[in-house]
Amino acid sequence: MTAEPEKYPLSGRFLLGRSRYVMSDQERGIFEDSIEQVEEFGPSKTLTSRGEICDRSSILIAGFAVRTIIEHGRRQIVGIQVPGDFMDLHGFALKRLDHNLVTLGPATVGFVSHRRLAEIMLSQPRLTRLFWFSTSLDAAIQRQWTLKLGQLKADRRAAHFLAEIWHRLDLVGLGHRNGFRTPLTQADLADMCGTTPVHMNRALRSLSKAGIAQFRRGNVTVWNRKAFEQLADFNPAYLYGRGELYLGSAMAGD
Amino acid sequence: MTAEPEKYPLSGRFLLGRSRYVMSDQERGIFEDSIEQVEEFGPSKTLTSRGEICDRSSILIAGFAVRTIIEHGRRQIVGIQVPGDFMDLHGFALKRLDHNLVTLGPATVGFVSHRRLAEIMLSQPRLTRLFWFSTSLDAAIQRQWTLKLGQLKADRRAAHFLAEIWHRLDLVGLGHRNGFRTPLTQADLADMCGTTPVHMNRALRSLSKAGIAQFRRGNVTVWNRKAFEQLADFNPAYLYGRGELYLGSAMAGD
DNA sequence: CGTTGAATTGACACCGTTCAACGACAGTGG
DNA sequence: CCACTGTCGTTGAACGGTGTCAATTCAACG
Repeated sequence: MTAEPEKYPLSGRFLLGRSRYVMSDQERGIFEDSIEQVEEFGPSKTLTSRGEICDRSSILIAGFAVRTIIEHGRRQIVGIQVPGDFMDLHGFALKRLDHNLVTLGPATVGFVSHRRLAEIMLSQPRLTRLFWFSTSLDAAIQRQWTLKLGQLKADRRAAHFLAEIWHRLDLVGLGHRNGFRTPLTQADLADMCGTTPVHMNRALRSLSKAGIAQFRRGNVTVWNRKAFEQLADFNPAYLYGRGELYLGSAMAGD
Repeated sequence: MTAEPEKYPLSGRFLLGRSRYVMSDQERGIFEDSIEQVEEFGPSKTLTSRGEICDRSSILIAGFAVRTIIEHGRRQIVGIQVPGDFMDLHGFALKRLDHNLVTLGPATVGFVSHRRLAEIMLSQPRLTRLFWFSTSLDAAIQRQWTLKLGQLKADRRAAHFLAEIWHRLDLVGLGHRNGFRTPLTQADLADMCGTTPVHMNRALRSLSKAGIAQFRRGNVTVWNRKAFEQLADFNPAYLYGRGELYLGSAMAGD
């Protein structure tokens, strides 16, 4: 395991495991220094609200957060963030976000002002490109969510989202062998999968009855990872770690 | 209507209607000159395949294209492109795409090499930011697809996607009063909505029986736009034209 | 006028929603 | 230590949305 998180406690997990774009020490140093403020939040703290003007972006240092959109009283989770995610970097370009950003459990968050990002854009083209890559990666994940919501039934959707979270934790050095722990509830999972808590409960039950995985108050235990990922139709390529879409560690300049 | 498309026949519709970032004449000129090659394609021409290394990005000048992902023989349409869309700009960062890019009907496409884009990144920070905005906008659209797939039933999903396409055509100056024309089939719509052609047929039938809109071989006629967009749960804010999320035409620098 | 792809229809099984109620568990304060 | 409390999870039954298979009609075009 790489030592980035120890050397750079705030930014060390950013793009970790995404070998496409390895960050130089100098770049990590610049990024680390750009994090002007760090705060700890409790559960369900809204970091950014839909429509609010934002003049800084936030990186998740520890914990989990979700992107939510609420319409007609119904909440949809359109994204989940794990440590190392530069969560609302796209706010730098969009200025107002179309969704909310909410902590799930307790979370530590670092902030970078858009003024600072604008400076980086002028002086650090390679770092800029890394940032751009990061938002493109988020978009690739979003496409995958679209795909899975379109194609899978509720039980396999749930398996997919859980498999993704697990893999993303792996990438940033936070994975465990037999599963992982999140502050997710079954109701949260339902809001990710676009189904109801009742049905999500039955879906999870079918996973455990099949001897594949168990979900208990946020504790995910996977008994058979292969069967689990197969059922989930999970292929990690879209996360752009090492794999099919991997290209090598050089900056593929052109 | 703005005259951009006449002055800049290749790039003139790029970000048109997105007043957040108005492009200067100089910037449009640079972009227009960067389009080194223009080609016309017939229907169902694959422009880029999943996993293929790409060293150029393509802008849609005329016609329609879709992003597709095929898994286990089933096709999901994860995005649709209208004229003016810089379709695989994210390929500049990702280098290999996780999806295919396919023309729908006949289409005219312009190509910009990644070498050229890398030069622009070094010399044109503002234009770079416009490009970044463009990919962030794609991501916002993708989030909306996630949302609607999660929350709506098939008939309303279809209405939403059609409402979106109509509005995007409006933004780039290609809208009509009572509807629009696309090369979409009911089967394509089904692949967007994550349902079957049979069910999509019934969903569209229910729209026309309700006196709201009609879909006939790609010809969309909307009898009651207000009822249509209400049924679709369509709020164009996420397209970042003028509206709730709009901020003004100045480059919000920081 | 026959061919082809697209759209349409019916019957039936299954997935998912809804409503309503109950059970399990962790944290709190007496 | 126990009772209380609220959140989370679990269950059943009725109903409506969606998938599937198979057959048919329709529109466009050479």
